[in-house]
Amino acid sequence: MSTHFTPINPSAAAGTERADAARNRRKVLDAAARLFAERGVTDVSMDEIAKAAGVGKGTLYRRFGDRSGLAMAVLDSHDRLLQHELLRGDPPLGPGAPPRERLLAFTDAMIDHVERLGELLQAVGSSRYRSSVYAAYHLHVAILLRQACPECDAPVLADLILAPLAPDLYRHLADNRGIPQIQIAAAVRGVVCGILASEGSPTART
Amino acid sequence: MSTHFTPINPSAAAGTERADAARNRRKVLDAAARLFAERGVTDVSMDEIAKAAGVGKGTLYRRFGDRSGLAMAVLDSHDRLLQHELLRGDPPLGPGAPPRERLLAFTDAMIDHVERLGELLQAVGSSRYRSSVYAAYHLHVAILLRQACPECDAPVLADLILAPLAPDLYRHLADNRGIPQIQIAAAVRGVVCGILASEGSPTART
DNA sequence: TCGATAAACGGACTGAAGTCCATTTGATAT
DNA sequence: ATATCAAATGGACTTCAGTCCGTTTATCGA
Repeated sequence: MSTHFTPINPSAAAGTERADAARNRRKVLDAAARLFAERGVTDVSMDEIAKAAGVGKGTLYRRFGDRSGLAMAVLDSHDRLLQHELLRGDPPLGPGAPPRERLLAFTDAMIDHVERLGELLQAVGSSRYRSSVYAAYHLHVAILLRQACPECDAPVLADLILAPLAPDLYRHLADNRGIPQIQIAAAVRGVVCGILASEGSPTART
Repeated sequence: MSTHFTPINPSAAAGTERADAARNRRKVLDAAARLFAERGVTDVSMDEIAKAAGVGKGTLYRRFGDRSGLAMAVLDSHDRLLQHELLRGDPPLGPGAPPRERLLAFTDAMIDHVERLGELLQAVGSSRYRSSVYAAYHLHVAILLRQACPECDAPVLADLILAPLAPDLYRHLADNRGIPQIQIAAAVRGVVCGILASEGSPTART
């Protein structure tokens, strides 16, 4: 019943991280990124990553919680980049363009993101929904939706817009059904337009 | 290089299944359904199921391939029921109603389905997309879409309509965000209406 | 510089998923 | 009825994710 340490992620969040801890974090992230790139995410075991990083397995788990957490951490830099584009980049992705254009630019960008990083995103799995990264994308979409149609249920619609970009579905469409990225992007744009067009107008409220 | 047996599912598909095999299939399915119901899907191990069914682990895996396959098999009867409603049930779910009404009835029914069976569906995971069950739902939606808007990209839009009904997302909305089923259903209806309203009309073709 | 102490470390350990294969058994042909 | 053999069986075995805990070390106050 004592003052326990922060269990999962004591890390960079608070800025205070012991020097050795920070060093090991980097070693693990670098090793993981390299191995994932070399041999595919699914074919690398946690032991291998620990070994390659020159670190014990306990360290790896203390730092990242589980496999999903490690995958998220490896994705982090990519997500930051995209977030930066959304908040400070040029229109239509960044601020300045009308919300509708920004939403369409966002889905396109997100599809690119999934196309490039799908394997890693799949490794994250459903804990993604509880991540702050997902929350950030969700917030972005919800704000744009509210601007574009003040009447609509923005918080829930935001999730529904993000849903088609789920890595599992995307990989299925791309890999198993052979549908090209452009066609998927076009369909998603169609859905977004549909939502914007119908919400607030005299459509069915069965 | 000899004539190998059907690896995963030699089963009921071809109708020819040895008597003992059929008996064991039932024993396993019954035991699994019971244990899942009693203690929650995620808290039951494959060994326990095999033990409870009075069957070796090898048998269980030969029959169902993996955990995901077993979950699908347990879901099978529920899916058959829903499929039956779609094909032969009363309107608006079954034939007879206009496609738009049928689509809306379908998403409502599907949300019910996920609400009741979400835990099992989550155990199926992403192999669901490769299942014949998913293919059937997909076909149903695609056909209705084509009827409702001949111009639209029905095959892809069908996946996008099914996406918000992904069990992981639904459970997140319901459990973590506390959004009631009715609100989710309403939002999904909104999306479907949007798609039907915008496709074929002079909307953006960026 | 030197303890004191909370945090970090690493690797042995546990438990569950999925594979393998020597043995048994149900179906079919004679 | 019985021989034959593909199919089915079961449990030991392997692999991997994740936990536990005794040991080491960075930090900080004196």
